[in-house]
Amino acid sequence: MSKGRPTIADVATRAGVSKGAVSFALNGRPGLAQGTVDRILAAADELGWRPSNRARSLSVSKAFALGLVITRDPAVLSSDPFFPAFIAGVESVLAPRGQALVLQVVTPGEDEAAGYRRLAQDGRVDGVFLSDLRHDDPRIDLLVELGLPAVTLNRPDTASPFPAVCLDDRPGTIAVVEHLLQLGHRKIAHVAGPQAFVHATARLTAFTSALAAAGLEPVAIEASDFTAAGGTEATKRLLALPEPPTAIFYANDRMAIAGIGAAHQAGLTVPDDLSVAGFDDSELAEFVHPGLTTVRADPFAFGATAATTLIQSIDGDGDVADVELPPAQLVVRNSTALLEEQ
Amino acid sequence: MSKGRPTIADVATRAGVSKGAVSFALNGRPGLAQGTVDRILAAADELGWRPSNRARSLSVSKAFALGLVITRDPAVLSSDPFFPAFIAGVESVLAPRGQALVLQVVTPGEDEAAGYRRLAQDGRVDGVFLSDLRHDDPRIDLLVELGLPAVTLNRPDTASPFPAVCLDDRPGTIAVVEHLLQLGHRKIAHVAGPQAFVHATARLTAFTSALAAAGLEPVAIEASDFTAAGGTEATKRLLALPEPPTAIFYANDRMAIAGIGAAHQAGLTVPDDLSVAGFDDSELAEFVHPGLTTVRADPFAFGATAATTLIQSIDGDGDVADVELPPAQLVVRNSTALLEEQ
DNA sequence: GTGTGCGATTAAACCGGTTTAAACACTCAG
DNA sequence: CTGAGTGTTTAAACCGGTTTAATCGCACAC
Repeated sequence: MSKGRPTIADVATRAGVSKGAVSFALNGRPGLAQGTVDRILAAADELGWRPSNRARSLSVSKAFALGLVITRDPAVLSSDPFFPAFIAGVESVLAPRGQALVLQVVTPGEDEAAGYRRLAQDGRVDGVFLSDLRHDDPRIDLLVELGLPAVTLNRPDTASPFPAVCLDDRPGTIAVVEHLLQLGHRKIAHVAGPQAFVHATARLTAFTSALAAAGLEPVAIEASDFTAAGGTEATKRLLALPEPPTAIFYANDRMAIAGIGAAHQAGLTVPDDLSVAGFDDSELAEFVHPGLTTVRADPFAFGATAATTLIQSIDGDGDVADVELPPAQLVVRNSTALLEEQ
Repeated sequence: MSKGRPTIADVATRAGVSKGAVSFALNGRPGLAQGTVDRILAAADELGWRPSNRARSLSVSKAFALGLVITRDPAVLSSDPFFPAFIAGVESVLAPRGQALVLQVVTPGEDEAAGYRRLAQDGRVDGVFLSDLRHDDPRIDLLVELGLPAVTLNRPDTASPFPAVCLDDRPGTIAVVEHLLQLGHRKIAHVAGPQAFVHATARLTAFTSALAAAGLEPVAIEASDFTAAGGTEATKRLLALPEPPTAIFYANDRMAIAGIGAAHQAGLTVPDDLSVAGFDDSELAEFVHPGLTTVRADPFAFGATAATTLIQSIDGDGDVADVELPPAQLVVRNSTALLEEQ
């Protein structure tokens, strides 16, 4: 009778061999006669047997799963274009390998370390993605202490035992600045993300150095937080300046789109009175009015690459090399225009 | 010496009892003397012992995890405001209970059923969330066949063995229509989502019946796909109509925001020439220009409720009752205005 | 004819918990 | 003094795989 799922023992009796032989055949271990292997595989097939992940997990001490801890306010997370695509990219690598992705969302106020601790102590995952990397990120030491393999998204500033998968934000940022300069803008401001994040500072420093290369200084730098509300506030402050910018480069699209709204609210027209550029090329960038000039990264590829790198670093013995992804590309739309002489 | 993590055997020898006793003490089983329980718990504490999830999973045949399969194109998923907040809500329930969330992203073209099959056959999860519920959703039969508990997000039209957690879209939709009517609009169109989804048809039918209650008919219904690109296209078609609408209700914010862009592109001003309303109250809705009138749901609460319901249905013996969430609320902003007489 | 070597196979231990049935200690009634 | 009854505790089986050490069969050399 069908007494639940078939086990390895069922396959063994059916094929007339021992449990161990079935295990060998399944895992392609040498030492079995080809005929026996075929017979076992056939028996397994007929029974529709698939090895139990739980049993395998216990005996080989692996979870066959990777973990992602997202430290983000739910409301803010909702409109983050990065993670969903990143996760899809991770999945594209994990699914064919029979691995799973375990997610953990932590609200910024809570104990972020607890998230990683739980993942590690429960043995839920074999490794984790370290996203939203910060300067002197305390999570690196934490993971070392927990003995949990990891891959960092972007390169930490201190030496790290983990491989890094990097997407250089500088070329895209520089392209934006050069684009604005070509349009005649000289008074350019930047609305930055929280400087604790390495990608936020990367964009900021690339911005200032690109301006410096043209012998210019930023008219203003507004510290913000990557949210639409933050973008609105920062924009208001910039427009209230005695000498307001003629162009603003935002560290992400959300702030940029909110910035366009704030500019309109202030009676300005984009791009006639103010040029605006963002970063991410999120879905809406193309469809808002005016179409947003921005920088297109590839979070899907980011996720896929990070997953393969992490798996290598878990399975492989030797050290895994860092990976550099192709840089993000400038996408010019209608939110940036020639500076009109006044 | 520290030979890896302590096991239940270590705790047992330390407390001077058997493995079984430790297990009893941990799980609060009756039959142990109080003193013994205290001694065991103390020993466990000193050793910093936490029971291995893997071992527990194997012996009790539970995964202590729930699954979510998202069938969505990565590019589209990126700007979906629902899932991130929903997931955060799920986590808020799972984390304190020591449960985990296993995610699976399936590209629409791929075999969606395979996603659920893998989750079930690998024994990764104890139950799944059935999101983006469709009419005559084939996944219900699939899950029955797989013997995997589930909770449906929204109520299926055919009888289902699974509890449903529902968020009624009709009150919010009706509120939008009444709001537009009060503003004097009579020529109102709807840009709908794919009618395979129950929430898409719910919004559409509520829209038409609310109009019918006022003795009106929709000036047009445009079938679309919840994407910004789709919203743009639908809007263009509506504005090209011989008798174009004076107000458009979109089935989600993304299409609405794209619709505002398309209207501007066509030389119209929102809300002067065209009123626009969306659905979701995504983060950007408040900050685009003009601020988007929309309907605010609470995906975080949705996730939290769905998780508790699913856990109940897994643990509990009896049937679990369906849950009805408080309906979404109309949020009036500046994208809707009094119809100007021409 | 015996020993050696090798490929194929298996029995049994192991991973770290849970659970069942049996054993144990102790009290109290007959 | 015996036996039943009660409250504690434990030994051992079990979950379903992997892995190691031992065994088996057989050809071959000496």
